[in-house]
Amino acid sequence: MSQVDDALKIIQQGSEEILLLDELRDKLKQGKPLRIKAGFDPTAADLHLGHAVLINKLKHFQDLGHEILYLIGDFTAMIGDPTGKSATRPPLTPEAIKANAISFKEQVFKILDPEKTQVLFNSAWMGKMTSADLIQLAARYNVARMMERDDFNKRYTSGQSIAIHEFLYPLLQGYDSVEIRADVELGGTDQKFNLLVGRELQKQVGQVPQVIQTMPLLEGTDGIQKMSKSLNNYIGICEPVDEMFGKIMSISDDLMWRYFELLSFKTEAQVKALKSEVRQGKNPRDVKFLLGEEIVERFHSRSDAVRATENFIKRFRGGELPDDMPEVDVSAADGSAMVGQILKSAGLTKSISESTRMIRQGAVKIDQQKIEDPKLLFTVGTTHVFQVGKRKFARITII
RNA sequence: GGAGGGGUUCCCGAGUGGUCAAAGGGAUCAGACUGUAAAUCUGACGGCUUAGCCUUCGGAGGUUCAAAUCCUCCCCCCUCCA
Repeated sequence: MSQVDDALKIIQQGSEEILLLDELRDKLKQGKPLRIKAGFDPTAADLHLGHAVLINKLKHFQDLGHEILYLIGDFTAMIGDPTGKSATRPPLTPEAIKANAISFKEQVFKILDPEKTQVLFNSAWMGKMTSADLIQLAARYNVARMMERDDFNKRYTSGQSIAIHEFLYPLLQGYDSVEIRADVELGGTDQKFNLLVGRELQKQVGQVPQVIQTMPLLEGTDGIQKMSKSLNNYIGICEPVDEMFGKIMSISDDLMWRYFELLSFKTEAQVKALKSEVRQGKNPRDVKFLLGEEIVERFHSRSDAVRATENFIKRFRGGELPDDMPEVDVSAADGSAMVGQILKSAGLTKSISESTRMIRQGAVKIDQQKIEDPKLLFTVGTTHVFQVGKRKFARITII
């Protein structure tokens, strides 16, 4: 009895909503390992900290002895993007999906125990579905129910288009639950509707409906919108050490607490203690160091975390150049090359025009010296450290 | 099938023949200030061999000295009617 309550406590930690809690309690009481489902669409190659929130929760379940069903929506991804607001994305090739799926798998095992995790691909059963099957599935739900979904509703009332296949998405996702007989499905709060469809479909075929658990959405580095690759406000879990640490350091102080809450394995009491230290005058930056170190350690290593902190302090407090910067060769056609071209070729700027702009704005340094002349020439055989803004560096040799 | 509205630079959105590389806002980037934080202020924000030139306003043609703006056809989206 108390064992169940203890488990529930861990499960509820940081979670937004569990429907229905009583059902979950009943399932736990049976003492069998539960089948915990979480799905991910391999539309991008990398997982980020937003995914990590969910995966951390899976980890909790795993540690409690439950069975993790890590579902990769390779079939769904093949159809294309259902959330139609952004321009139609070129449909992913099966090869790209496969590659993404593989890297997902590797990345998720930075948190989960590979021995105890089942990785499933929904193409395994979706691929076999006939059009007749699909129609039958579609017949099990109706438009009015679909329109209850907030984003559909908003789009409809504001006169934006909704493609028919977008209605299919919740159904397919729900059907996954039927197929794998999920006891619990985890998702972000924005997934609530889809998760509920799963319950509905399971009931219709006589399964005990899954409990659904939603996790809060992690805000991206901008502090406002949810972390996502397309908004370019994400911190990837496979990013290089310094990059990852730097991005964490650049989030606002307010957001830092949110990250502690959703990403850190520190206890509530520990976080509370940190908060009160800050209130008493401790520099929030130093607390952010702890956050950065914890996260870098989780996805890289302890020594990387320490090194990242040291680098950071050296570079930004001491104004030193970073230890490891890209070494780039830029070829000059006729014995010498102009700065603008060099910066572009080295990838520090997107175009020569941008180089020129950056120079005019005083953002370009060569060997730590600010330059002002966009026409500065560099001859073949010379090597200098080029810097654009605060973050972009390269040691460039003209060849 | 019919009627009407609409597609503008990353996003939203102004612009109805020249003064438009296109107002304004957002995002982004840079500079100042800092703790490479946030907030704030300033600036930039298509490309280039940069006092100039070239390519952009759903697509293809056309009218004109001159088109994002006018005409024709096509594609796509929305609303109402059937």
